[in-house]
Amino acid sequence: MNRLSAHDERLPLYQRLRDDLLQRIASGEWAPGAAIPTEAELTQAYGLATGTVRKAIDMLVAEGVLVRAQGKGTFVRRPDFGNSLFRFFRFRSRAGSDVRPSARVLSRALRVPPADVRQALGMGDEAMGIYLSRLRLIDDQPVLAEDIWLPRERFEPLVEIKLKDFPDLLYPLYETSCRQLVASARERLTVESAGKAIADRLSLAPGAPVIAVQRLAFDFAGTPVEWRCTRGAGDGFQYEVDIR
Amino acid sequence: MNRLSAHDERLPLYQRLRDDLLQRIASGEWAPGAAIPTEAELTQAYGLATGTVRKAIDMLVAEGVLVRAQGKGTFVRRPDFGNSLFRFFRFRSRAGSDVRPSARVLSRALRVPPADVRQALGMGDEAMGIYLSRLRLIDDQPVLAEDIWLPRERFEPLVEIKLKDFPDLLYPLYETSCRQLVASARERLTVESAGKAIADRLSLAPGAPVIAVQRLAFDFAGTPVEWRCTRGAGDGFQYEVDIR
DNA sequence: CAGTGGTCTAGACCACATG
DNA sequence: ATGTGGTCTAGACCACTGT
Repeated sequence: MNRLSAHDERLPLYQRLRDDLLQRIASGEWAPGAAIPTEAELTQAYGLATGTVRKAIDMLVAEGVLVRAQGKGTFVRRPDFGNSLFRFFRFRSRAGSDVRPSARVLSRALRVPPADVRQALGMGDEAMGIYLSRLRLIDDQPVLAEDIWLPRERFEPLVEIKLKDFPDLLYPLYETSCRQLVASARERLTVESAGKAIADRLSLAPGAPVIAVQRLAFDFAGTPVEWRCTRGAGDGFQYEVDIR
Repeated sequence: MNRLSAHDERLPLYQRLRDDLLQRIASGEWAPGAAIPTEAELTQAYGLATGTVRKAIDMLVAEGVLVRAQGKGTFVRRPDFGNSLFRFFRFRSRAGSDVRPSARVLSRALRVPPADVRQALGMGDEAMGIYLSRLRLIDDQPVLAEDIWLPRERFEPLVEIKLKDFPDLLYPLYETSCRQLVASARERLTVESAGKAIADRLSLAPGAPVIAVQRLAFDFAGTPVEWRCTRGAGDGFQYEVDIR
């Protein structure tokens, strides 16, 4: 006898357990960084064999939702925004180590987003969005220009924050102020020639190669929560992938 | 009692079995597309439990080395060079479907490769390489320029082939002529402005944005076998990734 | 039908982390 | 010493494929 919701009897038990655990994580029952019940407790609670429970957890580990720690437990993964969601642009200090640029919010607006953004975020035709224009700098030199759209409904608290009080990293702010967790993202990379507006913002020669990274960020449930487009000089840009 | 080579007693059995299977695949005992022994046969031959054998196979499936087919067997994966190793540049015909450009080998040379290529390929300071300069075209318009380096030792048969007889896809040729299998690759992407040489080869304006993809291809054993740099117009270039 | 991989069980024992 | 995840066993039964 098990206690899995019967949302689809045909699915394997480990699959249904995985879905159930993911739903409980998405619902906030276990916060990022917190431990989920032990394998023994889960086998008890759901009335399954250890191998089945392990397989469900294996899947969530492979998906990057959970992390195991031998002898300690299994934990909801806290995405590290320092690197994993910041892959495309890398900057190095003069010393050679990686550097994270600081950020400055230039402006904020409340508007209905353009059609492509509304569609990407699954927003209705008249739903309000929050727009942020941001600059990222190293040693006070602008290196990246960002356009960000958020659905107002989920991010209302951001309307009140003073522009100068926005931190360098937005995702932790989303988490603490709006209880919105970014769990994954999809990025699309293209090359442009700098138009006048971008050339001005990034102190580039007009026509210089520019990399544009368009990112759609999702929560644990797979709902898109943020649309973002980041532009930077193509110069010095580098990206690496492994293919199998 | 099992029959695993004792190359490291401390490793888990499934790990050692995985290594052993991979070694047998790399040695050519089972060609790409061929079936490996059934799970039952492997449990017998190695004297292991089914779960342990399954875990070893699971790993190789996750690594893209094997594919399972329920009711049929488990097979050595034949990489499809049509898409998986050809991710960065996408071209669309006027009709809208994806198009694979044709290829023309412009020149071939036998030389000691530059130091960075030698190092990437793990070649000695005086080891000979085969250099190929290739152009890829759509409707007879050049769209990509490729520089390719191969260790001569492994690819001797290519020295004899007439330039006009090189096929569009090199990896199947490597497999049939030189028995060199490409199993995975690492690509590094950067942006350049077109210099005169590249601008000429690709019919671009000098200074136009160019994407350079530097690829290092590996066989099943993880040995680098090919170094390649592909350049194309930044215009219309697009790349998409999912991040977790 | 026989043979394959896919799912699942009910444990035992080991390695690691912590008090 | 206790509790955690990690490894491994020796099966049973199911679902799919091809004869």
